[in-house]
Parts: sequence; C-alpha cells; structure tokens
Amino acid sequence: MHEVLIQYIRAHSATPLTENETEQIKSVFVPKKLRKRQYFLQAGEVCRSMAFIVKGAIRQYSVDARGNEHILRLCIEEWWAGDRESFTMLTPSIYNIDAWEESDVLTITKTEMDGLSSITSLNEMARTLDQNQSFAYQKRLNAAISYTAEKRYAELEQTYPEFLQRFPQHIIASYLGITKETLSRIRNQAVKK
Amino acid sequence: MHEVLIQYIRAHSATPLTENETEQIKSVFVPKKLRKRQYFLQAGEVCRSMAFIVKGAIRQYSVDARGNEHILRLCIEEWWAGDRESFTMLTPSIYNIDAWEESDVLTITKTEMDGLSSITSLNEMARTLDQNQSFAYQKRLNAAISYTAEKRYAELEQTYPEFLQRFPQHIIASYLGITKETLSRIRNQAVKK
DNA sequence: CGTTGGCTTGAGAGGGCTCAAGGCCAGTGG
DNA sequence: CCACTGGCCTTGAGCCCTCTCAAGCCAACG
Repeated sequence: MHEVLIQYIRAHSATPLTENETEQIKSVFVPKKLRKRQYFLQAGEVCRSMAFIVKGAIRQYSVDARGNEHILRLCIEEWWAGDRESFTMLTPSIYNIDAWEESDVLTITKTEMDGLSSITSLNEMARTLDQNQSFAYQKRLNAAISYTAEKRYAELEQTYPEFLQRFPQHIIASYLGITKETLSRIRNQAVKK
Repeated sequence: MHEVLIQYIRAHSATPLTENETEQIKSVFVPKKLRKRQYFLQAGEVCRSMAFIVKGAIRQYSVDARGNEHILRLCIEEWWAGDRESFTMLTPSIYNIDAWEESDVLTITKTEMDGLSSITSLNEMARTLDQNQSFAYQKRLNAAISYTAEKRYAELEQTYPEFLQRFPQHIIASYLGITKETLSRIRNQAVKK
C-alpha cells in the first residue's frame, strides 16, 4: 500500500529518495480505511492530518446557513485530502471532509510531517503540491467570476473528465456552484447541439 | 528602496538573512517604475519576472470574449505581482497585469531567482507566499460558490478594507464577480439598514 | 416490494445583468 | 476663469439566467 505513495513522491520531486528515507516514510504514514460518508474532518476541528488517497474518492465542502453543501474540492486516487490551511496554521477549519466512496488512505500528522523535514524530496513534493493547488484554485476562481455555468461545465468536462464518471450530478453541480436542476438542463441543451 | 524588501523577507521567514545574502538580493532585484495603466504582463506572454511592490497598486485580470475585464487579484504595497503559474511553469499567461496607480516595484526574473536558491530565508518566504496565496484563493472560491453578492462584499469590507479606499467601485465589483450597477445598489441598501 | 438516491421537468420567483440616461467632480486647455 | 472632457457613481426598466419548490420516473438495494 505504501508503494503507491513512494512512487508518487518520486514522480513529484527531482531529488531521489534514499533507501533509508523510504523506510522512514513507510514507518510514519498510517493506513486507514474510510467508510462511505465517514468524516475525515468536521467543520470546527483543526485538521490534524493529511491523507494520501490510495483508493477511493473524498470531498471537501462547506455548509451554508441554510444547510446547503458547497463542494470546494473533489479528490480521488493519488491526491491529497485535508485542509492545508487548517493543517499548516493549526486553526479550526470551516470545511467538512468526508469519503464519498469507501477509501484507503495513508495519513500523517503535522508533527510527524515536521519530523520528516530532512527528506528533501518530500519537501519538494509538498512545495510542488501547494503550488499546483494554488494554480488550480486561481483557474477555478477565474472561471467562477468570468464564465457562465455552461462554460464552467464544459471546462470541467475537459479538465477532469473522470469526475463525471465518478460523482453523481448533484455533486458536480455543487462543485460548479450551481444547482442540480440547472446542471441537468445544461446537459440536455448540450446534447441537442 | 531595497530596504522595504529586505525587511519583508525577514518578516516572512524564520531563518535570518546574512550580510552577504542581503547584498546579493539587493544586487539582483531591479527597480522599475510603472506608469498608470502601464502593462507589466499581457495575456499570451510568459511571465518572465515577479514584481515586489514598494509603492503603488497593481491589478491582475482576464478579458472575456465580450471584452469584459474580470479582476482576479488586486495588489498594493508589500505584495507580489505576477502570474505565479506562468512564471513557474514558463507557460503563456492568460492574464493581464497592469498598474492601476503609478507604482515603484522591484523585479526579478526566474533565472535570477533560481540563482538565489541557496538563500534559505528567501526560499522560506516564497514557500509561505505560495501557501498564503493558495489559502486566499480557497477562501475566495468558497465565497464565490457559496455566498450572495451582498455577503461577498461584506467579507471584502472585513478582509481588505483598504481596497475600498484605494480602488473605484467598478474595479471592486469586477473583483467580486458582479457588475458596477449591482455593487452600487448593494451599497445603497446596506446604508439603509 | 417498499425505500432510498439520483435524474428530469415544469412553473414561478428573484437576483443579477444589460442598456440607457443623468449627475457629479477633477483635470485640462482655451 | 470657464467650458469641456473623461472617469466615476447612481438609478430605472426590462430581461434572462439560475434558483426554489414540487412532482414524477427510474434503478439499485435491502
């Protein structure tokens, strides 16, 4: 199970991993199973650990005053789930994170992560991830303030086609910032064209 | 002029700067003046350098098919302007960046930045900035898909009150993803309450 | 075979947009 | 010193996109 993670770190860093470092990493990351709908983080808690997804699908979302869920991120195999801000700053998170599918993850706490700070390639990976995350958010924010719902859906179709296979439409709709009804109508119109 | 930057780096890193490093940094960052409305980056170009703002105000925005501008970031003193994604990946940017006010900036190219990679405290600063950027985008994206225009304005008032002093309403409106007319009406209603 | 979750469709409402006009103010040039 | 201009803000009317609420259908599942 840890092999996937090791491969992933290798792929996301220029610096190679030594035998020793590999063992360190394997010893620190704790495997966990998340059942469908099981919380990984609830709003109000500090995000004590990050989760590398070996198998499964996880969502991060906020809940507004009227009880509506707004999906901020969808994560599948070989992505990291967790609220980076809460994790890094040790502040309470405003987001919920839960498993949409039954998932296998490898978790690591902040303290343990800090203990691995001597592993260059792990640092590089974390750095790269933070950057990519930032780029992705920038793109989505731009889409949110610039495009119509239809264009945002078209973009999602291009960028993450696997999401459409993996998540039901009401989840996709929430991710796009629209209602499931609107998404349903958009899709029907798209077919007619 | 470089003093502001040095102070800034010190403030954003735990590692202290040596005399030597300070001199290196001063020698590499090139001061530039940007006139009002002068482009720092135009869509289609690769963002070859980042700019630390010593004085002034700079905006980053995309232009849609109908010619409407959508403001993604507003930057003032002691912020960094530039498209991090284009800068890091050397890909063409889809954003325009220009000076809203006459500005004094310190610029550095990617090659020069890579040349300073031995300066720990500069790396730490860059890391911190990327993270904060990511956090800020996450917050704004959440606002964009969860809140009404009115709430987004209220949040902006709280988070960056200085923006309201500094930029005209049509800029603020664009930043919030609404039209200037809508913003005007929101403000009037807010006063009545 | 009832229940639950997901998708669709309709009707009505509303938030925000578009287009258009008018007012205010500061800067500029005659 | 005044007229003119450009940038900015406001207000109105009509419209459109998206939301809300409600109902109905279907497939999966216990």
